[in-house]
Amino acid sequence: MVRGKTVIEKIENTTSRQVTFSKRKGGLFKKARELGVLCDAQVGVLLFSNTGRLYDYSNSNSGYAACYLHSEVLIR
Amino acid sequence: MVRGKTVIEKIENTTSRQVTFSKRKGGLFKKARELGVLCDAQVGVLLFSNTGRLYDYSNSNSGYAACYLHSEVLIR
DNA sequence: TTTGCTATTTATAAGAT
DNA sequence: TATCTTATAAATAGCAA
Repeated sequence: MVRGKTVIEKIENTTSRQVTFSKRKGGLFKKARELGVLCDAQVGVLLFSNTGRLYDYSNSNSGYAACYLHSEVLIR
Repeated sequence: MVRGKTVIEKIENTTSRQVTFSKRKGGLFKKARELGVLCDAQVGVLLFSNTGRLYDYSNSNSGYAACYLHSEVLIR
């Protein structure tokens, strides 16, 4: 497992790309949550997958509305 | 360095909290960038520090506008 | 506020299920 | 597709500047 340094470039294999997306999405949201708690900060993260699906994380009270607005702009 | 497991709770010491914010902000943005490239996804991250400063990362063409809108909602 | 150092903790790629 | 495992790459806490 983990044979060498991961090169940061688009993963061409569809299955591998989706698995990596799922795993790293979890990692990114976890890091976001930790930063919010440790440093008492407001955090918002939005992700649009290759397949057009939206995922978000926010520790803000108005997180949902914020992410909704954010997404409206991004998908234009 | 790194004496034990990091407990995820607010860092009370102001200096330590700010140093950790700066470091983890860099880590979070790096992870966001990597996810965007590896998985061909659109990513947007917003951070409001304890001191009221805004930081953002986005690989979207409309990232700036998106983050601006996002911030308008968050700070209400 | 950010960065270099570096011992440790974490994240995660690949495989298998 | 979403886990579980586990060897290895990567992030980072505490100091110092």
